[in-house]
Amino acid sequence: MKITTSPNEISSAAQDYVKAILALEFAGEPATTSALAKRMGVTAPSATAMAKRLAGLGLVERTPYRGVALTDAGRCAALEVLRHHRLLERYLVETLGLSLDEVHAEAERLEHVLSDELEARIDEALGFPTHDPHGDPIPDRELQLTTTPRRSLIDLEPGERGTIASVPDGDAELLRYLAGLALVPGQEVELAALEPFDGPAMVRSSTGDHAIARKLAALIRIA
Amino acid sequence: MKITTSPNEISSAAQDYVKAILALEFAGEPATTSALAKRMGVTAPSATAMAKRLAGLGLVERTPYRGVALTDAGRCAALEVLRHHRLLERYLVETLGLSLDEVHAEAERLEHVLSDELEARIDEALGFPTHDPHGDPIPDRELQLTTTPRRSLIDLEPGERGTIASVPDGDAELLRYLAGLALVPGQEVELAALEPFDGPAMVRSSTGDHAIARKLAALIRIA
DNA sequence: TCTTTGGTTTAGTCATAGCTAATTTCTATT
DNA sequence: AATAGAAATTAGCTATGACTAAACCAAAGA
Repeated sequence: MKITTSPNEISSAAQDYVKAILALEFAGEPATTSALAKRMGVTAPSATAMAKRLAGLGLVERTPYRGVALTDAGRCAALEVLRHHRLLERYLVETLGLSLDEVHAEAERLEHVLSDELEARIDEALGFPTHDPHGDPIPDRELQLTTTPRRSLIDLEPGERGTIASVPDGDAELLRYLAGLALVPGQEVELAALEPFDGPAMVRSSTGDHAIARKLAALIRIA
Repeated sequence: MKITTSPNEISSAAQDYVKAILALEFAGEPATTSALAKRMGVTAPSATAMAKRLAGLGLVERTPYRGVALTDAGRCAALEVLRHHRLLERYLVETLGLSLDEVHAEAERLEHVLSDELEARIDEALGFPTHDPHGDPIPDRELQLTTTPRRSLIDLEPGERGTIASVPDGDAELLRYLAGLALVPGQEVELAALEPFDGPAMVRSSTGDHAIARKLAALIRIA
């Protein structure tokens, strides 16, 4: 049975793994077996086995006991999946009005069965969008990913204002919480204060003042 | 790895099989091993194996050497897939302007990863459509399928006019041919004549007169 | 009734992708 | 330098779903 979709003929599972490896690279963490296993919700031996398969496909460079690194082909495959994911998120939000916390899970399943043709049609219909609804950049047709270096909300000077550029993707609970505080891309915010003794960040949004964890504030990017 | 999507937890492959069995039932053909194998593009032993699996899942009643028949559960599963397929076709045509010949293949892949939630959202966004772009009925939320008995184009009296209700789904080449003759759902047509000696059907559409095979005319339904 | 033949099923493989249990390797600490 | 503990790997199993080759039924014709 074929589950694959891209011309490259790489399985859904393999796509998910390269995506996870890319995410680890973005996070600056080494793509070790255990890190991969954790991200994929799989046991270590399963991750080892897949790492070997990916190496066999030429998608990663594998050093036993050392982890894996994406090859150019692997990075392309991962960026392709990322492009699918983010385009789909945008598409679902625009055409169905899905909320920020719902889109991720849907796109997660659709991303593997999106043909190049349909990808292009969606891209066009949306006017070649550059960012997904969470504010993350969408790789372009050439898989070029433009990552604008941005400050976190936590890096604002107390009293400084800014516009939210992005919020973290993937955690629906968290996104519902943030939406409840009007902390979503496009919204104006002010870092009112950083409470002392490692206290929370006081954030002023259109709905008032809110105390949120510093760690969370660090995940919110400012334009 | 999970490929399944519905709460029932039935695999993409199983979904495709029950869909094929339903199609055979609609066509009035018995769902024998070879018929199934042919429709699925698979060898007979593969079809036998899947028939057993489906029986194990309670989706079909299997009589060895006799073929299979859908149980109520199996029919529901199949109708659910059909609903996904036809809703998606409608969705893609409305939001992206895909053409009749393109949608089928896309929906074919997407139908297996559509969540109930997303299905409901699409249904709502489209205004609870009753028919897909080819004119085939979409099972409703209760999986009720309203099949209006319709005459074929071939059954019109020579000189009689009518509006095309549906054209066959699935064959992209054919659909491009029909679209080129303006023989698509909603279009007015007249059966100008049936050429003698088993000759073609002369069909008058908005683009003029066209000679098409009788077999093909029999597949075009009139409202 | 017997036999032929086509359709069906069994038997045995393969690939993917997951698992547990056992083993091996690396690393950090004594 | 030796060794304990964490991380990684191997070994061996499971399930799905496809395949070929071989065996087996069943409906029809002699």
